Amino acid sequence: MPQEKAEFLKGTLDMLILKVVAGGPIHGYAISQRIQQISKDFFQVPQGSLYPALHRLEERDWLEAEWKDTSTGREAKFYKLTRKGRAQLETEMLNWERLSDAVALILRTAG
Amino acid sequence: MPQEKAEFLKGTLDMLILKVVAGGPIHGYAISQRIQQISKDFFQVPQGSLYPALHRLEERDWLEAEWKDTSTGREAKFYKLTRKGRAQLETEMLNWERLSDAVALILRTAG
DNA sequence: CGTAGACACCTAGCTATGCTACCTGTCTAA
DNA sequence: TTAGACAGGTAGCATAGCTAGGTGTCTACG
Repeated sequence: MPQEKAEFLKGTLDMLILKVVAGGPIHGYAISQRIQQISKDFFQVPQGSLYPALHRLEERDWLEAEWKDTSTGREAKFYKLTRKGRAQLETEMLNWERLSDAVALILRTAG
Repeated sequence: MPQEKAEFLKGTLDMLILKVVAGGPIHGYAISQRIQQISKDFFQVPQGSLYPALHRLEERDWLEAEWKDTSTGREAKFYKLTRKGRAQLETEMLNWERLSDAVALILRTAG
């Protein structure tokens, strides 16, 4: 049996997270819910993808974290975009546009 | 110095190859040229990505290979789609459509 | 009361992918 | 005769995303 893999988020996760965080400070768990909700359940970010992603984004100085209380009084790590992060988001969105255009071109033209 | 990576083809390579091969028997080197050409130079499939991809597609029985002469008389390995390969292409195209729709939704809605 | 399930965080370890950097050999054109 | 296109290939690396596990709190329900 070769391989039962999901692999939904093909290199788009970082961009999606950055985009959601661009909406204002938000904690990790809520980010994944928001991605799932907006995408109408297409994306279901597993926690094993989410948290490592958040950590690498933080390490690259694209996100900043701070522990704060949620509305329900519990503690959670709230992320916000850094200036570098905002620039990175711009770049990634542009790249994504170009990539999907190029793919669309091939899917329409080739074959 | 972190890392100077290119990473243009984010999980799309298999689909692009299948799509190009769907146009009729074609050899590896020509596949990469065709992808580059149709995408207006956006994609430049390195050989170190191309050949391993072809081999795994063949191993999954999505492609079939046969050595034949090119128009210039040289030998080359011509690939064509198997029935499974054609089905796989359908699936991947559908998935891609859904993926890019979901991403577009988030890029428009979030933030 | 106690327990299931949501909330919120995390890590280890695996696999697959795409990349750089190499290698072989032929043919054509400068 | 030599550079560069053509045509095939491999080794080894980094990374991303996944599964599967873990911690602990709070709420709701039987």
